[in-house]
Amino acid sequence: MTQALGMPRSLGEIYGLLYATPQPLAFQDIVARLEMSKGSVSQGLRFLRTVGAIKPVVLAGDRREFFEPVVELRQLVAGFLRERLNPQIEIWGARAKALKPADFALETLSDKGRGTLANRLEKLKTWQKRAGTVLPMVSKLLG
Amino acid sequence: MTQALGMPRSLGEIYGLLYATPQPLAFQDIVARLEMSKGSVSQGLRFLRTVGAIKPVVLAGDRREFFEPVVELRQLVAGFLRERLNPQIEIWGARAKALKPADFALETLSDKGRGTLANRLEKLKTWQKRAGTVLPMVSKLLG
DNA sequence: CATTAAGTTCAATTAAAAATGAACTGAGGG
DNA sequence: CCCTCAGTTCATTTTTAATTGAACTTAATG
Repeated sequence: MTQALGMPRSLGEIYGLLYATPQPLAFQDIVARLEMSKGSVSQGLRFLRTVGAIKPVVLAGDRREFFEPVVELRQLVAGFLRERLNPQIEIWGARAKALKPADFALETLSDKGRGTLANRLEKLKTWQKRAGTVLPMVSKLLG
Repeated sequence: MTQALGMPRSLGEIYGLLYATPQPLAFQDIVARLEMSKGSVSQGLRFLRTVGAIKPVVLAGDRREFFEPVVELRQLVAGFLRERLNPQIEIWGARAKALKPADFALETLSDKGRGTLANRLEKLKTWQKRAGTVLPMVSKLLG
């Protein structure tokens, strides 16, 4: 699944291990169990944390940090939308807004062509608005 | 956007060119305009077609096939969900169903651990069902 | 404070994905 | 029928992304 959404496989492996393990695991446990480099695990955990797919657990009397999976689908999806999709939509929307009809070679076009382009330019701008309202709804639908 | 969703940049370029051009374009137009190889354009167009992001247009008296963009966000999203996400969810769901408690080293676990695992295993199965009902709703929301 | 264990960073390497391009197929047109 | 044009296929190359690993921080411990 992570790969289908354009994220590294290692993320899926780490999350999967945490999911399949009833106790929280420490950094080193993951490195050992997945035979993965510390670097990958470090970056993987960081991303999973920012996305809200895992949560840190402190165990008394242990210096290490432990992790357990967030098992609510709603939160996983919300995190993905927030951290991955939304930023791109922002960028995309900003660019769409900056586009002016003059950015196209309008002089060379028929009236009909100009109309079509103007239409599409408008549509582009509504897309972003629509995304902005729909994405939060999706998160809620899964709650 | 296409890259954020784990698809090649070239797809975005082709769709973008079609979107920014009021007339339908032929295969060769795209190759020329994007300075892209025939191979890439061929594969790109094929994917965009299966996803329903473009539609073929036949112009009378011209042997070539022309394309124009599908500009309805709803259809674009629906196509992505159908062609990219759903297949993965199917696979994932099938695997989840095939998992048995015995696939985990249950003997080595406390009762609490066993309970947690059984819970998660159940949850995994509900995820797929939920996805199956929510994805179509998403498509409709955008309509 | 020195030491050691825990985790991070990032340049270099490796692996994966995408783009290329040449050889191929197949449909019209002459 | 043969030739040309339109597009496809796929092995190779190129590009991009992910992984590694060694050097570096940071913080707890004796």
